[in-house]
Amino acid sequence: MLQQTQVTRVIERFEPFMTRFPTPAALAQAEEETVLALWQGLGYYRRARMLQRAAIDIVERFAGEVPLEVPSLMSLPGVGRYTAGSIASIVGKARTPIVDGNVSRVLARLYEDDRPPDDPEVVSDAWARAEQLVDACLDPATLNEGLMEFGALVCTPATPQCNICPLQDQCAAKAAGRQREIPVAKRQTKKVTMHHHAIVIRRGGKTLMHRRAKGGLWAGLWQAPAIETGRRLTTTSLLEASELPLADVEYLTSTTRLLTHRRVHLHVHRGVLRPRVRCPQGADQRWMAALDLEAAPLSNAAREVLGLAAEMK
DNA sequence: AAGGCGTGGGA
DNA sequence: TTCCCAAGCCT
Repeated sequence: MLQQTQVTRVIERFEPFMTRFPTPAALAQAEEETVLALWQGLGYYRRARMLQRAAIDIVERFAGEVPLEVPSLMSLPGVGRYTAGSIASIVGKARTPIVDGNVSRVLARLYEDDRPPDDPEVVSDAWARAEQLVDACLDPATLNEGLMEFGALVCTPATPQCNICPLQDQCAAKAAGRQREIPVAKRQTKKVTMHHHAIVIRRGGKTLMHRRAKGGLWAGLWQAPAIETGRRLTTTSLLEASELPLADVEYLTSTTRLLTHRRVHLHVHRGVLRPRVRCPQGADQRWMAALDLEAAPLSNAAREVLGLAAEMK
């Protein structure tokens, strides 16, 4: 959960998830939809699927016990060098380094490393420096947690608290007065603009919902049926493009979501089915009552769309 | 190896 | 408003 996600955001999700899935075996046996439901709103939903696959692996290959060695951990889906190092050092007490976003920043400043932090050679150097520290330290678990916490609370990205920093006399960036400009900003991926034309259809207190494809954005999550294009559609062309048996669509409102790599304009419509037609239900299309919607895995974007449609009623 | 993959808080 | 960035990983 903590991969690319702030601690404060994870805290509220951790207990419910662990209560529902207290062991790898419990997670391994669950329906994917149940796992996604407890993950909804957290983002990066692939993590949830990979975590469940890791649980299955742990049951099958490690007798249900989470391995505590870096190579075994890294053989699990979704577990990279950082996650493996964290578990091995903090849980397994192994003398192994970790480099996350925080540690990377702390080290860059400490050594006045002004190279682009995502460059493979710079990453490799950061791991080597972290390894030096963990080899020299008293307690690897405390060092690793401490480095991350230090980065999150003191050696922060925009305005580091150098005045209270215990390393201010040893920091090369501070000595050069460059702590604000190191590390250099990562190159941002350009946001591609997308238009999602959502059609909210209600009948008898239920809402027609559609499950997104297994790959790509919001994979496997539910949403109001939508047409996704690079350019905005008129209601007329939307009506033509939709495969639903619609009598009419009415435009309600729009909103925008900014993702890491995408700017998604969500255009909310109300759809009216042709009278007396049946909407085919299947694995990927269902009528959902309010209670179903609560329990189903929806992205926050999909929930916003439903909320906006309800407001405009 | 560069880009896909969410969401929200803070500057 | 807009941009940056989070306890990264996979392809």
